[in-house]
Amino acid sequence: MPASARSHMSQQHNDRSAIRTDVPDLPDLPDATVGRLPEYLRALHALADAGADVVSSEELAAAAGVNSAKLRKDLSYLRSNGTRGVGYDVTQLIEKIEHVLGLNQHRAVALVGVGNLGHALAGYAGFGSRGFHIAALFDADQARVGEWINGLAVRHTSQLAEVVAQEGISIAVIATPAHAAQSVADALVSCGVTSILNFAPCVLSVPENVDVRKVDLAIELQILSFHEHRKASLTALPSTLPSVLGQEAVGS
Amino acid sequence: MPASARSHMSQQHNDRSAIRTDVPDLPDLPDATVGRLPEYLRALHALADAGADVVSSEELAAAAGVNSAKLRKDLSYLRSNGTRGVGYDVTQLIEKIEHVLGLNQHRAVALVGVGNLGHALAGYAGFGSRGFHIAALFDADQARVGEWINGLAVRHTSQLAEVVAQEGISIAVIATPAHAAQSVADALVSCGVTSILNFAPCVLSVPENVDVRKVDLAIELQILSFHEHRKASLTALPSTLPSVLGQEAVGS
DNA sequence: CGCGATTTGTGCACGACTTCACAAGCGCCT
DNA sequence: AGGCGCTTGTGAAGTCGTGCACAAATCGCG
Repeated sequence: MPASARSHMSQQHNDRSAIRTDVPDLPDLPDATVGRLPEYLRALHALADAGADVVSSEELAAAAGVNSAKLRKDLSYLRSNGTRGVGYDVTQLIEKIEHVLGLNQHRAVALVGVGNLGHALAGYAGFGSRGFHIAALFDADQARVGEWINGLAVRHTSQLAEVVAQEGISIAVIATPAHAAQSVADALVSCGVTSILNFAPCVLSVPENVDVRKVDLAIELQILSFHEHRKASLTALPSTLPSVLGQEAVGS
Repeated sequence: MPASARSHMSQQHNDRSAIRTDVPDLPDLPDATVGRLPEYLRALHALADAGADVVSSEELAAAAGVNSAKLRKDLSYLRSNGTRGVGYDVTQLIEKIEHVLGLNQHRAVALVGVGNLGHALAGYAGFGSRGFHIAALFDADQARVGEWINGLAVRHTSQLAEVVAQEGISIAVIATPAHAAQSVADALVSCGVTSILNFAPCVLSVPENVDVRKVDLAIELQILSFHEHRKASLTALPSTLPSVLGQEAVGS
């Protein structure tokens, strides 16, 4: 849902003047599709670990929690090479998706703000296995600088430019308090960072060539709260209460 | 994006047979709107703290990072009472949104999985100020049981049913490893929990009356990686590089 | 008291995404 | 070789969401 994402797609409709990628010419994926590819990828890895060689769109869709038609359409954007009557080759599909997402190279990520949340993120093992590694930690608080987390030293934010350049970092995670987030973002942008994952509960202003995605825990809870509220209202006078009927997968 | 959310809306088109809420009859908000209300709320609180009494849709939209027409349309669903020529009354609007989201009552939340991430979430102060408080912590690991975090003791998951009933919990957060998430979800559901925020990288199967929202850090990064990949391809032969032109707010 | 400036609320058209339904293709079995 | 069952890939219809553009409403001021 990043509004920023739209800008890229809109400005090159169909002119294939700028094709000289190793990628066979990515055919302008819809935003919604890009948002689901990682989910497919995760499901595929799980299937591969379980020893599957091929999957049908039906199976994979179930594993990823989506409609199978949607899945097929999504994959068709990648010049998908499933074979009719059989399904998709798991390892081949994994490679294709990883390629499209640019996950071949392990991308270096900077993490700014080593508070409660930042600390946890720094220690999160899941990154490495999914195409990323945290290459540097920063904090504005001198008291935290020098601390070692998971084999990485916390540096002061004043060293940001230097380290980002040195490590070739283009993606950063902001896990600072809200009031510090904008200035951190500005600093990151001026260092050449072009993608930001923001955990601070605030809106960031960035140049249009920079992508921002936001994760706000309180917002997620508030959305759930709404549905909870709604459900509470409806159960006030239930005609037939369908307490525990069907187990049914719901998507992300 | 929660596929589960759709089910509620679809089954009551326009029959207002079941209106007896304290809410003047919530007029079936679109999903997309519900997803933005919390953002508006946060922006409004910020404005209120800054001493604003009224806001125009333009101002508030900017603060929330959205289009002003969209904002107005969203608010119109809430029987919005802005005054033309003036704007919206800040405190009044805050109360209305909080009411619609069901945030009047501080909702009790259970947190399952006190590992790296769970620990951070338990210590996150932002919840309390946003309408929630964590009422109980659980972990399956006996070694962690008994630990005190932020004034709350970690309990063993076997006590889940008991505590959830006692505290009147209907929302839970899953911060366990992926392999444990489904069984935790099952346990939560059978305790009566009807909303789950899932941080584990996996798809959960739940009955259709249960809402699940998912947050996956690796997925967010992979989406950014895609855009990064894309940008790298485009900058290969740039006509004019618009490095730092306009600062421009981008949305959630 | 009326006028102009301002801002909300919304009809409408457009675009994006989803879903259905089915033709096209592939492999297996006889 | 041919037919049959299965699964992909995709046209087309339907649904949802967005954003423009403007009428309606309110305030302040002369």
